[in-house]
Amino acid sequence: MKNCEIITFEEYTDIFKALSDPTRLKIMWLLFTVDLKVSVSEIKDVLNLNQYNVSKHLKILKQVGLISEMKEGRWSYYYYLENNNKFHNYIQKTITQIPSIFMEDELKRCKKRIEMRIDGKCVLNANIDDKN
Amino acid sequence: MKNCEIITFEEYTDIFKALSDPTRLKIMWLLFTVDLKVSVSEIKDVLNLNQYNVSKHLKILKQVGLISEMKEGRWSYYYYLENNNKFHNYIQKTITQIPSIFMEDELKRCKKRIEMRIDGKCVLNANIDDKN
DNA sequence: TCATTATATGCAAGTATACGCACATAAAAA
DNA sequence: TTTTTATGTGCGTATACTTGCATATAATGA
Repeated sequence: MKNCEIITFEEYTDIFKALSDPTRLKIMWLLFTVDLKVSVSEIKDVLNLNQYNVSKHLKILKQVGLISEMKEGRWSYYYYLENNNKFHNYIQKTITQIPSIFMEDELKRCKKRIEMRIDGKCVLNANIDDKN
Repeated sequence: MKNCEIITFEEYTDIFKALSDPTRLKIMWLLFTVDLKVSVSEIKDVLNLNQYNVSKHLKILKQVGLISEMKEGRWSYYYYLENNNKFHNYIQKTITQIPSIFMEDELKRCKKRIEMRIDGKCVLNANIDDKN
């Protein structure tokens, strides 16, 4: 079980600040919902963003302790790790209250992108929008 | 029961943004904890802030639907109203996870200031720091 | 080795936010 | 009516944030 101790009041506001950006809130919602390790490229494709912005947003989420990172070859997988911090626990419960109707499109694309994986691993240059 | 329907995704990020400022998060924590209608002056005294900044912060919290206002004579009382919005419910649970040790001083001052009320109403020019 | 792919980051520009100040409004008191 | 008190708000400034661009790093493959 991951240990996420918070020792200053500002760490709480930093968590809320991290969630105050639509892109980052969408990322967190998706991570909670699909409950998988997801790569930068996958998030980039799902949300139709630039690679560098996805990297930056993930860095912010990681800095406040909301997500963890696992490197595997060229890929960096980001994920939410269940932990013993009650504040984090309730943040998760709060975000999962956001109805899926607001994320319908993104969730569909995310599932489609993850189905493209081979042996559970991210594939390169996969195009969600290919018609087949 | 107050009805707080959220109809766009940005309203969720706006709520997190409202909570990403230390002053506003402290105000919310105090409102949840003392569970009373509190006036602008009282918050100003408790947190040692300027009146105009307290007004501005309260306006932001009200705009995103986290607090309500009740005018009574010269005074404006702000408070959290239990409502039927699950997201709001979990926001409350999340904020009350912040340990009181981070708010010890503020809570003490808040209780002291509220005890100065006469007939449950805010009194003018009360000084929490008076030594008596 | 050299090219390609996945990810990270420094910098500059535009935008947003918080604060202090001045002032407006409005209720109560003198 | 005039003054005092409580609160709200517009404006300018300093600071922080987001984005795009260029580039760096690092792993894989030819």
